[in-house]
Amino acid sequence: MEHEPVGTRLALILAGGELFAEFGLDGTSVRAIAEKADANIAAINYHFGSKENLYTEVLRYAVLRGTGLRPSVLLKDNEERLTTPAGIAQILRQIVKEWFASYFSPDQPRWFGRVLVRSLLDPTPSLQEILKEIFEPDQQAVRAIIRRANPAMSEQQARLWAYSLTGQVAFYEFCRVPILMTMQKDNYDKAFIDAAAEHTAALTIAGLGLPQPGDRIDGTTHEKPES
Amino acid sequence: MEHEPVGTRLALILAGGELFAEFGLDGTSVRAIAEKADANIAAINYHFGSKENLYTEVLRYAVLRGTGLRPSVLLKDNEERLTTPAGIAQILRQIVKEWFASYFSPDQPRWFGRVLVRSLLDPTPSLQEILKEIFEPDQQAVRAIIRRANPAMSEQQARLWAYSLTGQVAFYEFCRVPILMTMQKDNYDKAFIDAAAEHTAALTIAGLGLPQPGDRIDGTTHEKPES
DNA sequence: GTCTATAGGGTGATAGAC
DNA sequence: GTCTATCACCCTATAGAC
Repeated sequence: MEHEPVGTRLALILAGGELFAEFGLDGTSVRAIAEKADANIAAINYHFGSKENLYTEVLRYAVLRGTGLRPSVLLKDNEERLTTPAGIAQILRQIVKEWFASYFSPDQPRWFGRVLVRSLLDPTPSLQEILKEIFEPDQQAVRAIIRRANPAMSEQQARLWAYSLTGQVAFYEFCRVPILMTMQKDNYDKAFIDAAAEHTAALTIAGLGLPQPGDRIDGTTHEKPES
Repeated sequence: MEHEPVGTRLALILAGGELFAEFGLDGTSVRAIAEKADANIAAINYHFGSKENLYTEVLRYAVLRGTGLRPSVLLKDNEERLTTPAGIAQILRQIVKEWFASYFSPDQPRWFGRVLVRSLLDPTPSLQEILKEIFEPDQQAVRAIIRRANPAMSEQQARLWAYSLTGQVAFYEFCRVPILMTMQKDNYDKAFIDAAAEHTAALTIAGLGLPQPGDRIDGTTHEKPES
């Protein structure tokens, strides 16, 4: 992020992040990482002890830097706004916008989300930590917010709502290649991500019976509402 | 293909499928595949020429066996039902149910969906084939069906609707580990998958303004509608 | 902290006997 | 078609000089 003379340790994390994201843990060699980081092969073992440990550090870095305002934070900081349907809708919209912005903005490193998605598929020991640190807290927060909109909803139903929301967002990460291929681009542009975020937010808000800030979600028009 | 005493070739595909699904292409050795298939190491090269070729065959097998009634088929076979809102809703619900049933039913091999999801992340040459053979045709069919519900909708908007739908379904595959971990189970049970399918279908159908067959999608009740 | 050299092992592929 | 033996390569990790 900064423009200092990036120490070897950080350079290894950044290089490892990009390579792990693209080729996975097994598909990336320590030689490739060292070369990309302009470091010596032995540096990985010196700084991290092993390739696996570097991988864990990469995941931790992606978690800490990759997300903006997380649902769990938004829940805690907006207790008062969550008392009205309009307020709940606002927070939900903000959650979705933050997710899309932090993982898909052209100015964000592309590997944050990808390496996290990959970690969900490979049951490495680091996965447990990721799940505890971000997945479960954020899911719980989303469920809590959704249940403010409908207190009679069961926890099980709220879980399905949270999965629906998360799934729509995550889809743009793990289907990045197919989506970009059909669009014949090599990266998401801002307009597309904004449209996807707006659509996702609007669908969830409408489904929950909450008030939309702008026009209805029927696909015929598309206005950017204030949030 | 038939139910012979499973030839070596098929045994290798099945063993490779399970291992590729769990550990990925790079994380699986030909020795492990041969051992699991009770075959000789050289058999892989004899039957497929290379590990990569076996991987391609595994993907092809998963594509052909893994999905039930695909959207592209449902679109072609139900032109007349797609003329009414209720008919469109029926078809959409059936698409979702088929997706969930073919990938998450306890009686279906677990590796079909997983190996396909993995292939979306690893840009192997086989990916192009998968995208052309299933991803794009099915996405196009879903878009076409959605636009029957709202002919004024732009192709771009229909794309977002299709992504929302697909993302919700796919989430249960690539987040299988986290989801099962929070549920403290080691496989999806039928009731959960049915509930997830119903929720996903109902949300999309409600969002499109189509008639629900049963009660409203507000999470307070949950009835299984006829479809 | 950085480097070279190398150990020790796993990898995919194949030659050639049966 | 199946098997054994083996090749040539790449891997991670580390010892030891600087």
